[in-house]
Amino acid sequence: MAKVKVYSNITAKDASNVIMRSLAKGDIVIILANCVIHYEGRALSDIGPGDRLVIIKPDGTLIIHKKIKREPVNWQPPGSKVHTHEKDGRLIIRSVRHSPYEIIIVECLDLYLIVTYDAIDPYALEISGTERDLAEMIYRNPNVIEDGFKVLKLEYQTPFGIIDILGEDKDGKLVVIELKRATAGLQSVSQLRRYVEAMKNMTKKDIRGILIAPRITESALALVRKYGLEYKKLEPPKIPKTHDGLGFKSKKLFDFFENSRSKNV
Amino acid sequence: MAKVKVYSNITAKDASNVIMRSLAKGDIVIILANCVIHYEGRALSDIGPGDRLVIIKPDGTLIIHKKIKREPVNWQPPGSKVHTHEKDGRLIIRSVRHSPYEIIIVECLDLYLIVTYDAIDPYALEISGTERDLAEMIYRNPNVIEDGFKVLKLEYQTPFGIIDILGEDKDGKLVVIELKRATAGLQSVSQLRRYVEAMKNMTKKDIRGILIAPRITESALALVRKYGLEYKKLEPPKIPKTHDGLGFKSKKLFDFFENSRSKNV
DNA sequence: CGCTACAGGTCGTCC
DNA sequence: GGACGACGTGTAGCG
Repeated sequence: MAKVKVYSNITAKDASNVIMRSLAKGDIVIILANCVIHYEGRALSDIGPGDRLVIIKPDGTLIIHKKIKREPVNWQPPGSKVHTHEKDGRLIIRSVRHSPYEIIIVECLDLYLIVTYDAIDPYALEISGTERDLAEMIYRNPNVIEDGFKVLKLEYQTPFGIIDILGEDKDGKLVVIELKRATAGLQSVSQLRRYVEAMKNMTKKDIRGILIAPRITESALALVRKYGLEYKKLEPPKIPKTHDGLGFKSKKLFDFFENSRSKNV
Repeated sequence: MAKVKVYSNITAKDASNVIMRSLAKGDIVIILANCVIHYEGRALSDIGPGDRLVIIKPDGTLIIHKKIKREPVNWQPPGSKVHTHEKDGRLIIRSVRHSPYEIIIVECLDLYLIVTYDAIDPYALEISGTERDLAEMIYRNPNVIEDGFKVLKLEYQTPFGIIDILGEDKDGKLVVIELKRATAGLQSVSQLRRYVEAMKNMTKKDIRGILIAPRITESALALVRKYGLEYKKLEPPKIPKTHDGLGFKSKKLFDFFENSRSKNV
């Protein structure tokens, strides 16, 4: 079987058959067509006729692109059920999602091309420079926060949110740390404040809160000071991961934390 | 000129020429290939060989899809500069973004198909059920908030963020309203609190804060009460917009507000 | 399945 | 260009 098949000058009826069969086989289906699109679900949208690129993945994903922008004009997430049929000589693509109920109806006024693609893609993306990488760096060397800092718990759950790092300073005072991989804004400060308040409520002690980020906006820094919090500049490390066969990220460090889980602080 | 052209069994050299020429013409280019991808910029990523779908749009957008998921495995936003070339008989796609500097290098180990697409797509998406629709509904009928409620200002800027709706209740007390089109969570409450505190600071008066959303999580509601805020259940309306020629959303109502702008409350 | 927070988020808007 | 917040955000992780 060929990896790629191309169908041009195809009837709506044949197109429908090709699409349903290819998806059942596990192919990606690519459709170039002039179409109108109706969407109804969390919101409601319509768009008039235009030439668009329709992608249907074997996991149920539906993506419809205009000729500009990174974001699709309409879509359906993985797990959606797609069905095609012919109506008045036109190809209709219908995709339904449950929970929440959402439906897309694509009516193809002009069908330019259909391509089916038997893609094999075993590797996973290896990415570095995330918030997790920043957390791992701090775990390995807590001194990057400040001299004598100790990590007590990663992802500590409070009634009002999850603290990135709960630790204590050299004087044994509790420290709540909020990490940002990029610029920290007002929202990051509000988040940290919420956790600090939660911990104060629970422990009835004074708590330090430190916002860690490579940059912070002016007003966010002003708010940090207003709330009596602290800011420390720190960059997430970008280190190429070693490919371990199929590219699954090592979770050894965090697995260790999973096994030593404790709510006691 | 045909709207769609398909190239199979093409050399890397020819592929490179076709791609560059088609993009210059304003076409969308679709590439089916086995490739490895390197990305470096805000983060850093690599992925080993696999069959992927590469889309290059004439606005500079680059999108690379695996066979599952709605999100691309790698991408470059509009405005990026793409360049292709042949190296050791392989097609190399290189896309560079400035500010922030980011680069993607796609090395095609096996080139299955190239499609160029001269798409014409004049219509814009008409969408309803957004937060703005909720705001418009409240502006038209402030009583949906509560009896005697008056809107003073939409998008009121404080030093620590932008209030969705600033209004006053029947007793003339200032009311800060935060809108959510879907479920309100802890973050929404923190946001509202931040605005209320900002207004208290500025006016030295007591201020009411109301979170408006169709639903709220349990802990968010608990936090609303802890902070002395209020929650009111309200759904954003979903009304099909009338197509006004090219589908641009009417901004009449908000334009009115633009012209009556004032910082005085 | 609900809740929480991250994301190379992207995108629009205002300053 | 930076800051701010919405988004049909999507996605992962955890209870």
